[in-house]
Amino acid sequence: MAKADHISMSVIRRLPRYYRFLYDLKENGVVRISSRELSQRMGLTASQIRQDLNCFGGFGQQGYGYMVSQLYDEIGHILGMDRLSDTVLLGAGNMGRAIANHMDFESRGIRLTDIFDDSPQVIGQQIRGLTVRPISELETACQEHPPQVAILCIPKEAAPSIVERLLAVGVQGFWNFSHYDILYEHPGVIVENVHLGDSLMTLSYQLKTQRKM
Amino acid sequence: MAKADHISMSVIRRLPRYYRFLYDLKENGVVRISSRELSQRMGLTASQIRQDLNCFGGFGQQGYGYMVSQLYDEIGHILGMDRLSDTVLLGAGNMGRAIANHMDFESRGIRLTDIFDDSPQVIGQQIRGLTVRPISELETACQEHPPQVAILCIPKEAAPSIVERLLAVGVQGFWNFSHYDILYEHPGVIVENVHLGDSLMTLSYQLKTQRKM
DNA sequence: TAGATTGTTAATCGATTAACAATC
DNA sequence: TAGATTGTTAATCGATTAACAATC
Repeated sequence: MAKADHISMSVIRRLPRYYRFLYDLKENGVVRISSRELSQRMGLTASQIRQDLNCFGGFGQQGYGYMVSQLYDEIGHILGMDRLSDTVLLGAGNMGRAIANHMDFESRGIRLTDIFDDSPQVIGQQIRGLTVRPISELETACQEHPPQVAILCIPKEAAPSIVERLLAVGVQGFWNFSHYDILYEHPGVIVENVHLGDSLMTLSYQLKTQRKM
Repeated sequence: MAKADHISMSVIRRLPRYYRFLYDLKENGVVRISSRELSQRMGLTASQIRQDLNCFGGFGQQGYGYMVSQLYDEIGHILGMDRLSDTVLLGAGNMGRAIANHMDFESRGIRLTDIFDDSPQVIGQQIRGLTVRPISELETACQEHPPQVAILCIPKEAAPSIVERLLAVGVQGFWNFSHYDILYEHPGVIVENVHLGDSLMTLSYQLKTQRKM
């Protein structure tokens, strides 16, 4: 029943992974699991799992372990998966289209409501059942249907001004694939910078370093 | 001149971000920068920047700061950007195509040499100047031209067996977009798991938590 | 020289791991 | 009851920040 008032980012970033592993266990008909067995499957320590879960409450049973299905639901609830945030996608180039088509938004708390782009070749196209609209219509569209989240798949140069416009229409969260770092602290605005290029570069670094040993 | 024998992952993950900021400064004609000014632009402490850089060597000059262009080159060298790793892409669906078209591989130490897919509709298509080949040709293709890195944009179910086949042909690094967690420690094999879904879920969590305050 | 800013050591803070009493 | 495993506190480890002497 211990509930920390502030949960560290390290813990939060592990939650979706627990959620995935528990889903698989559930699918495979596993009813109960101990922190020790889960830790072995996930490559963590049992201690860390118990510590993490106890940030939110005592979901286990001493001497027995955790009910897979119940724990799965609890984590889903903690992550807010039982509620959808209306979301607009900015930029329908390669990356924007891939994200729109590839992501399972609804099971991750996101409802995609509109897609915007600048380029005449793309405007009017259908992506995942949505018609791509010109960015000039952003404000009117968002007045009808105010989004909580914006996904940015736009060029770096375009990002600062688009971010301003999105903040003006009340967007509270950004999932940012652009090469522009959103950092200024508009209080209460959440930013998740993805930076795939950075991820690839750390792989290159590790590869290079590995080879020397 | 201090050189740590082992660099922590926290430091490594910050390097590409330094690299990007330094590139921009260089582009804007900034010649010299102090750790203090850079820290303000990046939203870090000056102490952390000096600490990070000194893992690799003393690149600054006391009383003066750092030469932007020189520091940029040094970090590029540390990250191994002056050498390309031959790389194959597995899976040319939405995500695979987007990654292939969108990423600036060469400036991140990667040379894309082959693209493989299973689906007859996709095989034979041209993506970024490469013809998509059937996965059955993986072994023969890799014998001619052994890749160091594999990018996985394939379904979860397909991942385990493909990973085995790639390890067998000598792949040393995986950039993994599949929902399958590669964790087993084949010694010397580097894995960079991306998990975009996890990133989106942490955004949902933070949004939900934010709202309560 | 005086002023500025690094490189580096020391202090603090936070996250992970270990240990164990509580309890199913 | 005895055995197992949690919840939770304490110990350890690592990362960040602060401080300052070295030096350009």
